[in-house]
Amino acid sequence: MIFLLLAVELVINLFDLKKVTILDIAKELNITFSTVARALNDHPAISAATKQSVRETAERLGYRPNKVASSLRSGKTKIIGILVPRLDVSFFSSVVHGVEGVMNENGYTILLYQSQESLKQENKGIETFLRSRVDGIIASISLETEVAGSYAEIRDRNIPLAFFDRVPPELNVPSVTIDDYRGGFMATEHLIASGYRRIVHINQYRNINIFNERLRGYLDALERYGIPVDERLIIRGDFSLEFGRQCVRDLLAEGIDFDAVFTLEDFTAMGVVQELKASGKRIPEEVGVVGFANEAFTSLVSPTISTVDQRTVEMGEEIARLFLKLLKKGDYYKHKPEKLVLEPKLLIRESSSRRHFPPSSGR
Amino acid sequence: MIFLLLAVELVINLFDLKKVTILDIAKELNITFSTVARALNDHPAISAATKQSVRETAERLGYRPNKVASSLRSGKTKIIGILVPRLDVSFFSSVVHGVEGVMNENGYTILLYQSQESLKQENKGIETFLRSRVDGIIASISLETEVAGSYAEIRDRNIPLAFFDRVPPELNVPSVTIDDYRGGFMATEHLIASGYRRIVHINQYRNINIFNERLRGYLDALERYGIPVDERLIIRGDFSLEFGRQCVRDLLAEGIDFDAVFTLEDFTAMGVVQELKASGKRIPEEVGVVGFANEAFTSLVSPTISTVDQRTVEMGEEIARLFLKLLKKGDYYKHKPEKLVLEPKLLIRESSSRRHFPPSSGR
DNA sequence: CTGAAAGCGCTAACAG
DNA sequence: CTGTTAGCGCTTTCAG
Repeated sequence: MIFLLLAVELVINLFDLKKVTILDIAKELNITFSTVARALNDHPAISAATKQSVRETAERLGYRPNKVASSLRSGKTKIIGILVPRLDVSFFSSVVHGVEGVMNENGYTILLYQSQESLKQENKGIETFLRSRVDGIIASISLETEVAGSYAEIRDRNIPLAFFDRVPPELNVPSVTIDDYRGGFMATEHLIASGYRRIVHINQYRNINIFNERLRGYLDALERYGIPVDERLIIRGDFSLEFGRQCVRDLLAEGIDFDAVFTLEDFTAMGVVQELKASGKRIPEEVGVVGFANEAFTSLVSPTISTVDQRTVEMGEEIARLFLKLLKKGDYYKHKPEKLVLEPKLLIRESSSRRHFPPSSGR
Repeated sequence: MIFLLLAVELVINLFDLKKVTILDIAKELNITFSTVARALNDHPAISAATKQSVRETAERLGYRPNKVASSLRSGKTKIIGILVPRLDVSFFSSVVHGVEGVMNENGYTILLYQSQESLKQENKGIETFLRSRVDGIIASISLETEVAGSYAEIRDRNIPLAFFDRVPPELNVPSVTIDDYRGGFMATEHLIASGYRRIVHINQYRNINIFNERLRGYLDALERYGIPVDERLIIRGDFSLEFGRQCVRDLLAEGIDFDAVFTLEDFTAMGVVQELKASGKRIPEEVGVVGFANEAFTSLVSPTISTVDQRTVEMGEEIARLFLKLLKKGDYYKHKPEKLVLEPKLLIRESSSRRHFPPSSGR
């Protein structure tokens, strides 16, 4: 008989495993479910004994608090939406890695969405986040996003919003970026200091703020050291390894004189290096190269490629921390938005390590 | 007067923007909220006219369906939990990229959790997913997970669960993996075919199935071609670039004869290449090298490194598709679990491209 | 074709 | 210290 009862209970348990609620715990202990709720939430006005027994039976019955229900009631989901262009780009996956780590320590979970660099997908992502009632949104805009349409609505709904790296221009919201201007300046200054004078800059054709800033840094560094700007040395295209190769081929074919190349990002720099090597140019003796992003391969290829590190994981951690501060305040849009700008790190490697010319000495 | 009314309405709208419900739409149209609900869900028994007007006022009022409420009621969240060791490893971020893409197309959103290779974090992630009432879980286990404890509970609760790449040994659940045995075999066979005979294999010390399989492939290839196994050529450690260098230093210091190295993964192979170059060994003439994973840098360094491609994005897409099939069935654990095994791709590059010795010709 | 009503599992105000 | 009660916003029967 006792065996039969046990067996029945076991079956019931297995069957109902996924629907154990605080009411079930309450019934077991002959108390009301609100007491159970309070005990589980460690409410101060509950006796230690009650808390203990509640926790035990919760454990025994395999109770899992239903976040959906508590979210509906409390209006807080403890979920943060993260919208990135794409996760198979190491820059973004590193940042998300950093964000998730910090958010997770603070009890938040990450809802992930990729815009695939498309404006339409981006808006779909925001719509999804809004419907999911996320407690906040962290985003980096797609290349297509020139005007931040859907983001305005997030602010109107008073949902915390912050950006990293790619920030929409007109929107006045918190953000974490690196100082792309400084990055461009440092890279160019370093090339000048190493004695290079005819410095090519490969940028891209879209009107993206961070990319324009790198260009501006390049231009200002030239000006600062009295080097004339030659428009033929400023090339715009769509960044890729192949485009880097193409640029070098074109420069050589057109007989344009140059002794260094500073590229928008590392894959382009890699293409430049490959094509220079193929053309018998010595790096860094004849041509210096500096990339941008500190992709893993830049320290492994030969010559190792000088580049500008964007401090990706830190960026993720900082945006998460900034965000947690935001969440504590009630009115996110009443305060002046905090804009954190990280200093990039210039990594000087073989591709630009020529003998030193002090910048002040001029030509 | 009319101006005042408009102003008041505007203020109210802005203020209530985030709390527009189906009830508000219903009031506007003098119908009941259940009609509104049906209209929004495109229920067949609602007139086209009603649907039209409901949709228009929904749009006008800035209505956003509350997924939290519908999830609570329907018991479905349309959210899939993804648990990966860490997102700053390109393998995992690529897979997640693939998964998100397919899931997103099918109306699911991704809740992301990183175990950071820790068993404790892994269990926290599962707990979070359970509490969030995700509709399913896709995971790749941490290196610490030798026994799949928490995963069993997921199955007991009849929540769809599937693994990719790192699959817990005892659990009989659906999975997508690549054929690591084949990968190990192909890499070794290729080295043998290229005339290498004293082939070192660098593996690692933990008892991880996929890594053991690569070793098994290595051993079987040797046996198949009648090459004796030399235990001194099988090295175990913790994989890293530095460990690869260390292994080569040790081999050379101990005067162990070898002419090729097949490593568990690419960073170790990179270390091997670096140290071989530093020791003046010619690659591939004196020593051949093959890695595993097809990291971006392997095709960019010199010599380019032969490796085994794991088809990461495909793996993500396949696991997502397999999962969608699972979700359609009611009883996920009644059927025999589908285990998809992808064929790895051997990529022969410079580091192992020596003159060809037909495998059958022997030594 | 539309309305009425119940309830998903929890939080929190109010009452003892 | 514990119980009562009223929803959160939606889905889904059951009636018309």
